[in-house]
Amino acid sequence: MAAEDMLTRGLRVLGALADHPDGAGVSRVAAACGLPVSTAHRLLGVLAAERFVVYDADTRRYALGLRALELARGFNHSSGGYQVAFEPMRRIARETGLPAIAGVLSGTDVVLVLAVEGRQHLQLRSAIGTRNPWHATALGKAIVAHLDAAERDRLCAGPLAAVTPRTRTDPDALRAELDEARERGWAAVDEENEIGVRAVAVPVLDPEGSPPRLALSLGATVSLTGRAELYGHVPLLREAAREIALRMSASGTVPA
Amino acid sequence: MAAEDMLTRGLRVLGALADHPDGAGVSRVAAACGLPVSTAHRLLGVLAAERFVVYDADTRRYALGLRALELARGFNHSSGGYQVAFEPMRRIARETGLPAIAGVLSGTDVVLVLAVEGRQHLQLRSAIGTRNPWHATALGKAIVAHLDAAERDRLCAGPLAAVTPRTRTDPDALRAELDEARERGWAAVDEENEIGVRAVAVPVLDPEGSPPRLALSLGATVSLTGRAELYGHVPLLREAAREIALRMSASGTVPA
DNA sequence: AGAAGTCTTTCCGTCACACGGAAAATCCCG
DNA sequence: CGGGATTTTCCGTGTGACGGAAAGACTTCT
Repeated sequence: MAAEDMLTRGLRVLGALADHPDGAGVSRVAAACGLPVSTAHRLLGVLAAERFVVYDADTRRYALGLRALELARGFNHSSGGYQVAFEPMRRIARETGLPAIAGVLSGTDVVLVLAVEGRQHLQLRSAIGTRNPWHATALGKAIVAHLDAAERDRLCAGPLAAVTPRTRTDPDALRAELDEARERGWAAVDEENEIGVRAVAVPVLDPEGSPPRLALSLGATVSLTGRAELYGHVPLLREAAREIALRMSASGTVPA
Repeated sequence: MAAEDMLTRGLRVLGALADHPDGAGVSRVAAACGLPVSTAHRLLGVLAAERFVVYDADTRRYALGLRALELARGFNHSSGGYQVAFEPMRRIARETGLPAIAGVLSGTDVVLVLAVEGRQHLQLRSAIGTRNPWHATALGKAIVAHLDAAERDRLCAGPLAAVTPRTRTDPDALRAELDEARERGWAAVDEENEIGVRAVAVPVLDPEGSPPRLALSLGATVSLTGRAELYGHVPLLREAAREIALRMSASGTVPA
């Protein structure tokens, strides 16, 4: 039970603040991280000195600071940041008029690494860095469908929370859906992550056949875009995915 | 000379990695941070365990990981993240067809906190989180022009590096330009940060008259957009700035 | 107003843990 | 295969992190 080191705890504090977008006081942070308040206080002090968090003396609350943003810049510029995916994604967003997003699997969640808006007034709710359970997203299904069987089973077995009433929570049904997705090369969701929104996604598979990390997705409101129309864009997504895979393997991408 | 604590150093390592987008080995990181290699190695190990950095076993290099991105999400959702600025900025980008960016002053640099693309094929080179010297950007000048005299003088006196041949590096000339900018309420740059690019910017001034933190800017290529045309968009920027100021003071923004 | 409760901040004695030099292991060239 | 650079492991030392407790600040209730 010997507590973790200072750095680990400090990072955990940053994570906690990321989940409290409007800031939090010392005790809330301490509670969220399972730390004694005095320790949390000291850690926050250090983080503030480094400008990773800002301290509002009036409300006595802490929030993420600018340096946190600067890290994102570094990530986006890296090859691991999938900046190479930007151009192809922008192209499909332009051609379809729909918002396009790219995400990677991290644990049991999908993390958004890139997003470009469509022409329609459908606003992207989810911003870069957002996490969503893999089984509620097209991106997640597209990636998991192409993992090896062991990994896939582990993820299907794991707890599957219902994000909306339409989220698939039955392991067997999910497994069947993944098999189908792998077969045809794309996955979809229908209001399983957010009511009123459907999406398709294709994995970015590198030539060597290693498991996919990244997937691309197009989203649409159910009222404006029918299933058939949306699924009709799959060839475009596929082409973009192939192009991205090519560019990535060309520049020795660092895995996430 | 008593070294800083573990957390401070770990954060510094993250910062160093942000500057090495394609990853770096232990010794490079150590050099960049002025740390013994063994220490850097240990810190990187901890950061990797927390997934703030990823380790590529093949190349033996470290790069920023997904958790770094998640911090950015937290920042963007926060009121300090200036998410309230998003809508008005998108509107002006649509109306003018030009890319719009928002930035804050951090030390002597301007950090980009928000960017929305224009219609033209002028691509935004600079991504969220990027730093630029204040005196080479319209955003920086717009903010600094409205700081109190002491602060302003301090910044004008400080070292003023030439980013391009056209960057103003003379304190007196700069001071004069700032006075003019404050007078008319907007600032501009002409290829002072990047050859071929000009921009205008207005500060976001809150009603209580406290110094501005945020500014909005429109950018354009010199070949496609003349000075007069660009400056003609100032009223739009002003209106957006007023709207943002209103929304911010309404929701008790945490200062950066 | 006063008192009770909650939250933040400071203090300090103890001891676990970070430190970093140096050695060992590994990689990378020619 | 050998020499140089880089990564990784090891370990004895001592420093600075730890967290309980008390003091201080702010809010709330009657």
